[in-house]
Amino acid sequence: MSDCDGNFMDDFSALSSPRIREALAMLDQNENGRYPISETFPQTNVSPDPQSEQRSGGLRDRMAAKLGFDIPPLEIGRVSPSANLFSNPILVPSPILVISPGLSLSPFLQSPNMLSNSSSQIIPPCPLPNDAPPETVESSGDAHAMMIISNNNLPHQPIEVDLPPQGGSDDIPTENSGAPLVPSFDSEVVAEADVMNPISLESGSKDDNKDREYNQEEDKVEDHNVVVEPPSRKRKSLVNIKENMVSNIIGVTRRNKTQRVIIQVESEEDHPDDGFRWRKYGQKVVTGNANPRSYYRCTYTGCEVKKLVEKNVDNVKLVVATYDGIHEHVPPPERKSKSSTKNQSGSSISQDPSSQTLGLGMLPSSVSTSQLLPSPLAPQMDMMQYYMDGLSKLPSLPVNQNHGSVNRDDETMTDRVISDGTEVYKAIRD
DNA sequence: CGTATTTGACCCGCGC
DNA sequence: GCGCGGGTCAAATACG
Repeated sequence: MSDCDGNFMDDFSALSSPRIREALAMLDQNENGRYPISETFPQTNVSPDPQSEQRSGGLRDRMAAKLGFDIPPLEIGRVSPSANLFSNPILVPSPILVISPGLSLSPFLQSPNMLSNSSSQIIPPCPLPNDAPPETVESSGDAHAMMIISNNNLPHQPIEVDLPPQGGSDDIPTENSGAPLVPSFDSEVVAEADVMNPISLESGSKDDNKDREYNQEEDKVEDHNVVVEPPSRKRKSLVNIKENMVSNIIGVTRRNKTQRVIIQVESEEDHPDDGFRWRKYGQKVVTGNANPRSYYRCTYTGCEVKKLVEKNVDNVKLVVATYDGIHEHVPPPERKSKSSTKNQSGSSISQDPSSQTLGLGMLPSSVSTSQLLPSPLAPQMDMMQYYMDGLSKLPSLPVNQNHGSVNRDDETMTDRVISDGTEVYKAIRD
């Protein structure tokens, strides 16, 4: 990629649709040269704001007129429960991004480009100070997922979105390249449960207290979009995710230089499809959850991404999937195999957008998402790309693009804050 | 027959 | 140092 060599627009033009580019251009105009998304809208509280909605509506209309298609209203109604997340002192209000049904989440999982790569573009090639607070990206939605992206223990690192690339670190950092990687990514595993459900924190616990202290301290230096990752060394079970919490969560954390994405999806299936092929290599019942946790490994050659899937202890319809690592490849094409015929049983392959799947990476790179999704969702899909593009300020979109480029830059990820749709709308509006 | 799943055993890190 | 629990391995089994 060319994140750091200044070829943003090259990638952009190659990977983005005109509409998306146009929308991004609008964002650019809005940003006043700085952080159009995250910086412009530090307020991440997702509680419905009538005025905001009204303004957003107007904006939506304008955007619709501008882009030439109807922009569906953001679905934030069900996000409200997640407000608990942000009311918890441990967490700072974070943006919520609604991912509507049918929207592909593969950008987050597949890629380097959507997450890690985005970071590579916004992170100065030089090592960042380790005193930046973790950042969190969260999205929640009526449909499927809420996302949390955080830097474990990383102090706030001002993401210079518009910072001119330096050193051409866009190159995939490899051991040979010696490209500077984001430091301190060997931070401990984040306590996902803490991130995802602060309510579940058990007060009185020594660890929790420590975590809370840590978080509070970190909160002092960050004003938004931050979830302070407690320095927990041991991964905590997700079983504490309560039903009254956000129903859909994606968390992205870092674990020893790998990215961890946590998704909670409402699904009847034990193993919601995400477009990638997985091979189950283990299953275990973990404490606190009668539902066994399944361990999957990406079957793609060379891909070491792992996936843990378990059902919410309180609501079996909620499936929590933890992706450990980032796919360095595009989702495999649909197979005419048994896997593809086992959709109803929760197999790893499902290309049916209407099925209860995450729809992760299911979209052929050469096909517009609009073509694959039910029409009502098509605009949302485009908007998803739009959001993601605007949010990450990425010139490239790994998903639905046929470049098939591989970005192995897991370590350059910044876990950049991604604003929720509301914030994006605000950004657009402004 | 090839591939995927199951499942008990084992390893290892963490907390006490 | 020990026990617990999470994660992984690998042989057996199932399936198409």
